[in-house]
Amino acid sequence: MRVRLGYVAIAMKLPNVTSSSQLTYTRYKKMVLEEERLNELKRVTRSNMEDLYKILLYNAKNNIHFYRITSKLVPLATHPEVTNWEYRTYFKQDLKRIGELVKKHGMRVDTHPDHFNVLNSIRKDVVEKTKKELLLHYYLFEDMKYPEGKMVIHIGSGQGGKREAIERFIKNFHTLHHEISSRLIIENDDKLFTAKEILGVCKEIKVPMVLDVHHHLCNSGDIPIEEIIPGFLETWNGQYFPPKIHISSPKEGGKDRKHADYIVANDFITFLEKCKPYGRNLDVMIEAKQKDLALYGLVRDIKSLRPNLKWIDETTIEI
DNA sequence: ACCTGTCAAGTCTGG
DNA sequence: CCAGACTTGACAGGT
Repeated sequence: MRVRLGYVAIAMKLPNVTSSSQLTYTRYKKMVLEEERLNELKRVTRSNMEDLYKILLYNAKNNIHFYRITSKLVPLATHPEVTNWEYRTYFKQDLKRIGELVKKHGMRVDTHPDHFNVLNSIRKDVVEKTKKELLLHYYLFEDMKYPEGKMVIHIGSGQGGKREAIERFIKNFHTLHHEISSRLIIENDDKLFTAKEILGVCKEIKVPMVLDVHHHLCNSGDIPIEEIIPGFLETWNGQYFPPKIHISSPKEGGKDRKHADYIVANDFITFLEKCKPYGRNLDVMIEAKQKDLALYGLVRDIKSLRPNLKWIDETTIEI
């Protein structure tokens, strides 16, 4: 069983490099000239594209094979009042180059549309906005020429009770174009929808599940994780990439939903031992405040706790 | 150089 | 029914 480690969006080791630079609508509105607005949009986006490339190069150099691209790559891309922002026409080449780098190094990259994307909202305008945002993520992968790209979402709202909320989710899921729905993967959350509930939905609509171990700790519905693991793994049958896990450690211990700076290695090893009998490869996304530094810290701590474990490279465990 | 407030979004809770 | 909490990194403005 091969386990690859990844991290989210920011490379702490690269100072002054960020692919999430912003142009807020407030600042955009303050600019009077149309030309000035467009120039600023292009300047910020270009900077994000260049820095994303730097981050991916850095990942390749450090044998990091798994990475989440920021959802803030293109500022105001789906803003309802910014209708003439044809970002795709300006940045096709940049994204193609990014995609080529990803493929050259056999990396896996994902996205995670922000939490205000609620596919099952009771508000029609929210559902429409969400669809627009999912379309943006689909375009990113398209322009990268990266058909394997997936985007992680949650079920979303619990309005009307969980059953109704799940029904709304499934109904709206089926209104999506196949190009988009086939790229979605669904994650259990830390307050509302448990891993077992997500597994039920994923089985029903035949979508891979993302198992967030920390969320399960906070919101397990009294189901032991051992009962989730086999079903979760099965949702990835026939997929190009291995099953995907999210890990983080509670900041103040216990069931604290806040993410700590680093990962408690022992808890992670315990989890891996539970997966081991199934012999499936795994890709593990580290969601810690210290990002790539937390990844290096986890590698160091695993090596110290389990000195006999085999490593395929700096970030890939053979267990 | 550092600290604080603002921005942006949708949901949910408390009053 | 409405205000505030929640979340998160970037950025602006003040000291």
